[in-house]
Amino acid sequence: MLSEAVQDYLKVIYKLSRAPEAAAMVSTTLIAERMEVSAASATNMIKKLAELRLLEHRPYQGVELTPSGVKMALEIVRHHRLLELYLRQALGYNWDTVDAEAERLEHAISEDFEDRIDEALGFPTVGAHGEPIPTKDGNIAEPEYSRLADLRKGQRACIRQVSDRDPELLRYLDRSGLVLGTRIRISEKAPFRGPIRLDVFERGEQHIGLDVAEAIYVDVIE
Amino acid sequence: MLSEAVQDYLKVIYKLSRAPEAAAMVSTTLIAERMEVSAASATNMIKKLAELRLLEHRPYQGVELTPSGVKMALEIVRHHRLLELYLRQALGYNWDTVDAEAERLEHAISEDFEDRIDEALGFPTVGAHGEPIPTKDGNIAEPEYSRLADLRKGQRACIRQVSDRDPELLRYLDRSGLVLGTRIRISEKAPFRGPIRLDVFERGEQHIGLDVAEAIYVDVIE
DNA sequence: CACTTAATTTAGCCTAGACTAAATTATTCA
DNA sequence: TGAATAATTTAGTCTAGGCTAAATTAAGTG
Repeated sequence: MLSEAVQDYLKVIYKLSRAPEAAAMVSTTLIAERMEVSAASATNMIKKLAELRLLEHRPYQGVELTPSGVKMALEIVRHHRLLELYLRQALGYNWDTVDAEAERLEHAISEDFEDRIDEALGFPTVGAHGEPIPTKDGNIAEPEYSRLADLRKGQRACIRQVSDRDPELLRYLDRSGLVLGTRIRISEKAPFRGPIRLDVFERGEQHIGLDVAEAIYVDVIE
Repeated sequence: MLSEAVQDYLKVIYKLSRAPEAAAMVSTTLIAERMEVSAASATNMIKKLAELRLLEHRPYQGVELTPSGVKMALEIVRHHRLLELYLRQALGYNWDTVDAEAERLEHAISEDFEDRIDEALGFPTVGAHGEPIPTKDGNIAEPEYSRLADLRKGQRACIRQVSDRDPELLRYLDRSGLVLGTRIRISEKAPFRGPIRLDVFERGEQHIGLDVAEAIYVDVIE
């Protein structure tokens, strides 16, 4: 059984390697930042993970998960996303609070527990923020959403996923009606990274900043 | 926040001090046994807990929780018992498996989580094996049940609590219909710690050994 | 190309909580 | 009372995973 620390590093490295703007290898500094530890501590753990053949370490260059590292990471991500969704659906959590709670629970649950909440949720394929949930055998869908920020004036779209990085942002989206499944239309887009005006289906008009729009992923409606 | 290890020790010490045959002080060896660590490790932790004023340590004599130690222990016990019940009621666990799962989860849940499952369960007062659940402010009912083993021939009783120490025993009780709320009558009691014959309400007759009868607590029906 | 700076690694240290072996204390029994 | 035994504590190690300070490497600039 992998330690909690090892699991946390794997998850963080996996997410960093899959981020939209990610480079080929993930840097020590990035990992250290996300884990909120010193760079030296990150280096130590990287060496350990390399020993365990969970990643390849090119010194001074960065790190890349091996297939078995990816598999482990996906198991952890699966736990996390199922938990988040369960907290939301079964216990009434809001989507800005599920991450922190799932973060701690994910290390404590058994396979049996995972199976039971999976079933209780009806074998869901996406999580509380629209992220795909890896399957038990280590597959994960790679949806091709557009960033709301990249749409042009007049385009219509349906919100499919939001970044879960900032709980404050999630609360803001919730208040603004920008939740999963919401239909919107770009009614105005200011130049120079200016704000975007949206028609929110059945809710009227919203002005959002580009940072917000970059955290929202949508399906464009033709 | 107390570490997991500290929490586990507190819980074990609390339970040992409340056990039916418990002495005034709890011995190092007993603690070490229950924690499945060496006696030396237990001594170390005892010194730490004494530093923290969670217990009094009389060297070579034993250990007794202070009021604040008891309070902490009760919080942990509350978490544990609410979790066990939730696993049973909401996720369909059997009573022989809830302990192990709750054991790991109890360190991971927040106060918020506790409140939510408490509410989802309808603010229960007894756990999955009939144990009283401590209240949030640190009170615990001390029910006065009789041991089934102590009843005399002809007495009727209702099963109120069972020992959760041995999952195997719990499975046996389940198969035998000896669950919480079951009505029974002692139809025969063999001498010299011999077996007991029971009329189990709506289930016919059972013969159980005295060890089993000692793990079952009942309300006598006049 | 040499120099500066930023990123990374190394070296050495710390803490929690385990362990074993040895020393100490308590208890029991002749 | 004294010896044997059982329980407990002390002393000294170990491991995981943090940390800081110092050394090294890579990258960019005049």
